[in-house]
Amino acid sequence: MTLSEKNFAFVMHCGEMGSRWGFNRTIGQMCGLLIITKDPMTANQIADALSISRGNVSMGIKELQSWQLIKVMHIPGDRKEYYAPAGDIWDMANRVFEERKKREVEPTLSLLRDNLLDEASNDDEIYAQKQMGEIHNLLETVTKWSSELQRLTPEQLNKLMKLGSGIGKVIDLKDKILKKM
Amino acid sequence: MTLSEKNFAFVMHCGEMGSRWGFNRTIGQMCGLLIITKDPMTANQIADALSISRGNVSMGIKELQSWQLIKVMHIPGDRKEYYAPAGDIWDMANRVFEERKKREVEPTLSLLRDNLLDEASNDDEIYAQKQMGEIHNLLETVTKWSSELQRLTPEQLNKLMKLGSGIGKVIDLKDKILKKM
DNA sequence: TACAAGTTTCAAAAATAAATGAAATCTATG
DNA sequence: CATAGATTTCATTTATTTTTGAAACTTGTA
Repeated sequence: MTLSEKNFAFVMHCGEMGSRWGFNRTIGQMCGLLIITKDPMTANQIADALSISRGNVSMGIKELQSWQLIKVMHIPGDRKEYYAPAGDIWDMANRVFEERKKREVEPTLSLLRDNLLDEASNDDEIYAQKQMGEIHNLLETVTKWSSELQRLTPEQLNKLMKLGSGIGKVIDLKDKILKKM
Repeated sequence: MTLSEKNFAFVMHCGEMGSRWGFNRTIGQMCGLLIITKDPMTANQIADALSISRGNVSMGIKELQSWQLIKVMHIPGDRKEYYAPAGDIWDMANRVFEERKKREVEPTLSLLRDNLLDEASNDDEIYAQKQMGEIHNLLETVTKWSSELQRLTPEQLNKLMKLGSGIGKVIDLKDKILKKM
């Protein structure tokens, strides 16, 4: 079972992008491969398709499971484990988003909070705290908004988009309405 | 000029997070250091503060400039170059966001577009194209929304947030209004 | 234009991350 | 409960990324 040229190109691209999205090349490839492959695949099929070792696939699977991006499936009478994406593209994107927030925003927020609780003891610390406060605000804002957006379905988002109206306009509209109340 | 313990911890943390944000440890540290330091710094001051080589600083500066995150300043009668953040926290975050979009979303979109233009030549390709189409839609949606959000000032965002209203509510509101029109 | 202060470059070294594959472990079934 | 098929682990190897530092380069000044 060999990948077509186009499909192979896509899988390799997922590899390149993999590290950007928080995992390594191989894991990116595995993820891409499972997404474009209709039927669930065994670990050996994955290893063959990507020309990587069986052990590497095993580690990749563990990692993808920790991101909740893939699920295990079984075929009656077959002892092998089959893997498939856990949900549709939208679900997967949400998981990646959520997980990254947990890994890269939350630790920073907690460090900043700690830092901001302490009394600054000199000019350098006063300035630094001011800046850290700004970062803290930014991250809180981004976090809150992203969870609001994640709550919406792709349909809701697309619907809005197709109305040809930017969020800026929506907000203006809301402002006007609130003033009237 | 030594960093206080708190400030040092922050700078090191920026290093850890650096790679997540698209650059390496040292560059993350440099960025953090310049952000919490009131006065512009010379390359040598940066090298000393972080205990890294002068050459490394030079490369880091180049990279941070390519992200438009720092600017060069001069002090009359002093031949050295001084570096400072190019803008406030919000500006910098926007730049990073923008740059990452360029580096990690746009190449993918263009690959997907190419792939989707071709006629699928068998079942595997048909399914793969369906999935790629989904990813394409998702990325387009995310891209559009993020540029809408970036257009807003932090004040606008905060104001809205403080009204205690989620974007979901805003959208509902908009829907109702549109129906009346 | 020669010099010195400052900056950049880049080949080589060091550090880090990822992949391999053989051995250990797990597990369904006769 | 022994075994064969399957999966996981992890020490070692391999590949990649980052850092160093000496040499080359740039530039303002005497």
